[in-house]
Amino acid sequence: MPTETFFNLPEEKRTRLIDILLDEFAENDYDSVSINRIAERARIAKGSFYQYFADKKDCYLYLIQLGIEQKTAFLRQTPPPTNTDIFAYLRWLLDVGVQFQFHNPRLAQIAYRAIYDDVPLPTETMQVIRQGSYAYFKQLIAQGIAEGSINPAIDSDTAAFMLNVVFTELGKYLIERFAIDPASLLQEGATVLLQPDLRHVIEQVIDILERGMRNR
Amino acid sequence: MPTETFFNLPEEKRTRLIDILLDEFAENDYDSVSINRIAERARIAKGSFYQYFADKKDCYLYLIQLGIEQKTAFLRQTPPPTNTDIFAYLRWLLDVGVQFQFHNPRLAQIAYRAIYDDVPLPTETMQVIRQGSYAYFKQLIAQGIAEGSINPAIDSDTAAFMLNVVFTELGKYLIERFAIDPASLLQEGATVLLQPDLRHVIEQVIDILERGMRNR
Amino acid sequence: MPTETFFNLPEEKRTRLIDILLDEFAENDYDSVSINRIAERARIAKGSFYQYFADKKDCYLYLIQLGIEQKTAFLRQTPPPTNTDIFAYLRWLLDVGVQFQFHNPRLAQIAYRAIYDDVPLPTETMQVIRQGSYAYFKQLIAQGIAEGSINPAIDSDTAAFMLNVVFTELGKYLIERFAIDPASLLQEGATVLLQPDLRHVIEQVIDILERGMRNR
Amino acid sequence: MPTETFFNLPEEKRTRLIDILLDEFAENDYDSVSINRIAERARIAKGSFYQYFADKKDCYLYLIQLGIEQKTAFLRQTPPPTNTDIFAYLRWLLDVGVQFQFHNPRLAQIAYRAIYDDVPLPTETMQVIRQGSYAYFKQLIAQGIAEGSINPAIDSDTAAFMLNVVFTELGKYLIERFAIDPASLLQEGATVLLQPDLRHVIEQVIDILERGMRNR
DNA sequence: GATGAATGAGGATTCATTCAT
DNA sequence: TATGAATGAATCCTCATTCAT
Repeated sequence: MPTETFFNLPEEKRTRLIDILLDEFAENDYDSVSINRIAERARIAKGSFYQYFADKKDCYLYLIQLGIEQKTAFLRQTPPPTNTDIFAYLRWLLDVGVQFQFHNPRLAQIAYRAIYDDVPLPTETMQVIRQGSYAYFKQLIAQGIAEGSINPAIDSDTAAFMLNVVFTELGKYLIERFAIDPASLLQEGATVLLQPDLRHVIEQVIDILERGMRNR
Repeated sequence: MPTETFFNLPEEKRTRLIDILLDEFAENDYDSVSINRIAERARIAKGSFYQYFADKKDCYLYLIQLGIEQKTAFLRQTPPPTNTDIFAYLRWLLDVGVQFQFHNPRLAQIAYRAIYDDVPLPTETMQVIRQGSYAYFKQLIAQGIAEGSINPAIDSDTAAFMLNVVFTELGKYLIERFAIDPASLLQEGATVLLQPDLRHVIEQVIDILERGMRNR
Repeated sequence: MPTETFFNLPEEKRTRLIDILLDEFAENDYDSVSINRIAERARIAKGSFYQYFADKKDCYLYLIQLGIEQKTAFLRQTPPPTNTDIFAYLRWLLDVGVQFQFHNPRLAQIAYRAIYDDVPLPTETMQVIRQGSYAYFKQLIAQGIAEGSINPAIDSDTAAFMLNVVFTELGKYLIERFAIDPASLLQEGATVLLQPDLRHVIEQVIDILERGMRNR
Repeated sequence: MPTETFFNLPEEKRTRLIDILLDEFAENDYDSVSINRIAERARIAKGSFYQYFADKKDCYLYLIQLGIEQKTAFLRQTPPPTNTDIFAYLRWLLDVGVQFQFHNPRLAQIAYRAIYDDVPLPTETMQVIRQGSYAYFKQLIAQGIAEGSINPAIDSDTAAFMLNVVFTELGKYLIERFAIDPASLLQEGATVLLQPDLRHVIEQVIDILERGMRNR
C-alpha cells in the first residue's frame, strides 16, 4: 500500500503521478519499469518516490488494486440483463468487459501483463490475480449447466479456459484490427465502441461460443 | 543472423550453446536475459558471444527463426488427415500443435514471449512474428467457408482470432491444469500426451469450436 | 547538547525517545544508525528529531554524556570498601563495573562502540571519551605505588593499560562465556550477577592482576 | 575468493589495488567502506571492481585471509625460543605479535575490526575469525598447567581471555603511547620496535602476567 | 512546537558492449 | 578465432537534513 504521504498529496499532483505510473507500467515490463524514469517524468526527486511507495513492488500492487477497484465500479455501473439466460449474461459481460478495456486501456494492459508477464513477485500474490476471472467463468459455466442452458457434456474447466482466454484477448484484438489509436481511448467520451462493425465482431464471438456450448 | 563463425563451431559446442540460449530465453524476459550469465553457463568468453552474434537482438531473432523452422519440420513429420473436412484438419492441427509445445517447451515458451512480452525490437519485426499463425488460420477459415463446412455468416477474421488465441494458450493451460512438470517434457519420449484425460480436453475444445462454427 | 525543547518534552515521551535512541545506538554502528528508523520507531515526525537535536552527532554525544552521568551515579550508589588496600578497591571497582554493564547493557555497548568503533567525530572529542577510565586507572596505580601495595618497578602507564583493557572487556566476555541473553539483562532486578561461577571469574581476574602487581 | 581476473592483473596494478583496499578497510567500518571511493582512488571503473570480486563481502574476506596468511608467514620467520618454559614462549609471542602489528598496521587494524566491529556477515564466519587467537591461548594455558609452570588453580578460560585481550590491544596502545606515526610503519625496515622504552613496556606486560599466573 | 514532504547525493550491484591481445 | 579485461550508465533503494506550513 502507498504511504499516507501519497494519499495526502495535492489531488492534482497525485493524479499526475498516477497518470505517469499507468503509462510506465502499461508500456513496460515490470523489470523494465524504471523508477529513475518515473521520477524524471513526474519531475519529482528520486527519493520522493520512496516517500509514496515502500518500493517498486508496492507501487505495482497499488496499480493492480486500482485496476480491480475500477473494474468493479465499472461493472456496477452497467446493470446486467434481467433475464436469466447465461448467454445473455456472457454477452453483456463481454460487451462491458471490452468497454472497460477501451475506457481504461492502460489499466487493462497492466492487468494483462500481470497475467502473462513474468513478474518477480511471490507466486501466491500473482496466482490470486491470475485466477480471478478464470474462477469466475468456471462458476458461471457450472451455473449454466445446472440451469440446463449449457451442454452438460462440456467440462466446466475447459469451457472456462476458453471463455477466459477469448475475453481477455478480445480488447487488444479489436484495437489492432480496427487500427484504433490507443491514445484516442484516453480521452473522455470515446465513442469508438459504438461502431457497428466493431460490435459485430463482439456479437460473432459470443454467437460462436453460444452455438458451441448451448444445450440442444 | 549469427555469423559464419557461429555455424563453423564444432557441432557439439554449438549444440550446447543453443541449449543454454533456449534455457535463458525461455526462462527470462528479453530484458532479463543476461549475456553475462549465458557466457558463464556456456563457459565461453563474453567476447565470444559477440563473435557469434552481432548482439543480443541478433541472438534472439535467431532463436525465433529456429522455432519457426523446427515447427515447420515437426508439422511435416506428422501427415494431416486425408479427408478434406476442415474440422478434421483443425483437430489434427491442434493435436500436433500441442504435441510440438510439449516436445519443445522452451521454443514454445520463447514464441509465447514473442507474442505477449514487450520485446524492445522494431515493431515491424515483431508484427511479422506475431501474425504468422493468425494469417494461417484466416486462410483455413476462408477455405472452410468455400468448401461449405463453415458457416458463411462467420467473419473469417473473427474466427481466426478465436482459433489463434485458443490454440496458442492451450498448451500452457494443459500443463497447468494437469500439473505437468515442464522439466519432464524435456526428456526423450515423454508420453504425457497419451493420457486420455488430457486428450479429452483437446477434443472438447475442438468440439466446441466445431459446433460453434460448422455450417448446418 | 539537546535543545531546550527536548528537555521540555513530557517526561514520558522523552523517556520513550531515549529508550529508542539507546536501542538504536547500541545495536548499530554510528554510521548505520538511521534517523529515519528512529523517527519511525518513536513515532515522531522526522523533523521533530531536529527540534530536539542539532543533528545525529549531537544526539550521539548526548547519549555518551548520559552514560558518564549514569555510571558516576551508579558507582556512588555502592560504597567502596573502607580498608585502604588498593586491590580491595580494584576488586570492588571491577565488581561494580561489571554490575553497571549488566544493569545498563545498552549504555555499556554504546560506550564500548565509542572506544572501538570509528565514529566520524573530531578526534579530540573521542579522545576525551576514550581516555576517561584510562586516566582514572593510572592515578589509582600511582596511588598504590605510593602506598607501597603495588610493586614500584611497575610502570603506572603500562599497568593502567592492562587494567583498562581487562575491565572494559570483562562484561562482554562474561555474557558470551555464560551465554547470557542480553535481553534478560534489560529487566528489572536481574540476578544473573549473583551466580557463583560468574563471580569466580571476576575474582580470578583480580587475583591474577594482584599477584602480578603486588609489592612483595 | 577474488576472481581469476584479479589474480591475472599485472603485478603492479594488483598491488596498488590491494594497497588501496587495505587503506579503505583499515580506515573504515565495513559498512562505511565505499566501493565508489575505492574505484575512484584506484582509478578503475566501478564495474571493474566487480570483475575482481564477487561483491564487497568477497573483497573483505579476501583481506582477512590475506591477514591470516601473512601473520602465519611472519610467525614462521622468527623461530620461537627452544626452551620449553611457557612464559618464554608467551614473551616471544607477544613480541612477534607486536612486531607483526607494526609491520602490517593496516592488516592488524582490519583484523581488529573483524573482532570488534559489527560486520554484516554470517555469524559463523565471524566466529571462526574471532575465536582464532582465543582458542590458541586457551590451549597454551592448559599446556602450561600440565607442565606445572602455570598455577593449576587458574581457570584456563579466564586466563585465555586475559591474554587474548592484552595481546590484541597492546600494539595499538604502544602506537598511541609513543605517538608513533602509523604512516611511518608502512615503510620498509621500520626500526621503531627496537626502541628500548617500547620494549620495556612489552616486558613489563609479560612480567605482570607471569607473576600473576606462575605456579609457585 | 510539531509536522512531514522534498531533496539529491550516495549506497551496492548488474548490464551489454568494445577492443587490445 | 578466441579471449577476458575494461567500461560507465543504469538498476533499486536509503540517507541526513531542510523548510514551509
